[in-house]
Amino acid sequence: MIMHNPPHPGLIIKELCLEPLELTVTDAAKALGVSRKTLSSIINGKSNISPEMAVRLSIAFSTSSESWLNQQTQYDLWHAEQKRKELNVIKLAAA
Amino acid sequence: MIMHNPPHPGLIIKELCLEPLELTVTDAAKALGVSRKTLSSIINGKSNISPEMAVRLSIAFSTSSESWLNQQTQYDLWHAEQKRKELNVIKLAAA
DNA sequence: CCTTATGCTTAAAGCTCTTAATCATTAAAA
DNA sequence: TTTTAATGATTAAGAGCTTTAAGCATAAGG
Repeated sequence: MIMHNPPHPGLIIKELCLEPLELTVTDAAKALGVSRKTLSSIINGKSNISPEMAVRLSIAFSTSSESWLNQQTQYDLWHAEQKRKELNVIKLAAA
Repeated sequence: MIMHNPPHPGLIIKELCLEPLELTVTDAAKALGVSRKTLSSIINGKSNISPEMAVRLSIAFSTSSESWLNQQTQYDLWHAEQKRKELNVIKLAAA
């Protein structure tokens, strides 16, 4: 049951990882081993968290890669669910 | 904690959805509203379950789209974790 | 023999993820 | 005020994924 519009995972990175440590996007990107553009795009909601990026985040911030990718999944799913009624699918099994 | 090699979600579609209903790939693809090739590739582990496909599966088989996409996430993550040590990431926060 | 189902290949379009280089703006420091 | 650092954005590019259509060869069944 997904009812609310989940925030983009990039917002979580900014608020829960960068700001508490007073990290700049530039420095965090260096630590993560990605370009500044890549991290900037994610933080500003323009790109998604890839599986590899989830592992990078888990190393840098001592979290679980699963939590990062699950957040992305919830975000993706919410948007996919918005188009549920537009999909022309025939029900094959009853509820 | 992910320790085992999770099966590709396509295997689950085949074993838990198609076979119990004695559905052919061709017929299931028609019901899902995708090409035969698309479903065949997923079932044979060549393609992944997209968010939209998760919603299609949830409609056709009266399941939750979340469960389908979570299976894909676990699969993706397991493979990304295999390369954890190859990623050049600097730890920024302690465990 | 003919039909059906299947997996595979080719070719193509569209999208995502990533990089490097560049530019304009903002904010802080000297 | 001038200079430097950080940021968000754009452009250009390559690699890969998802999807489609069309076609081919194989296997199974009537």
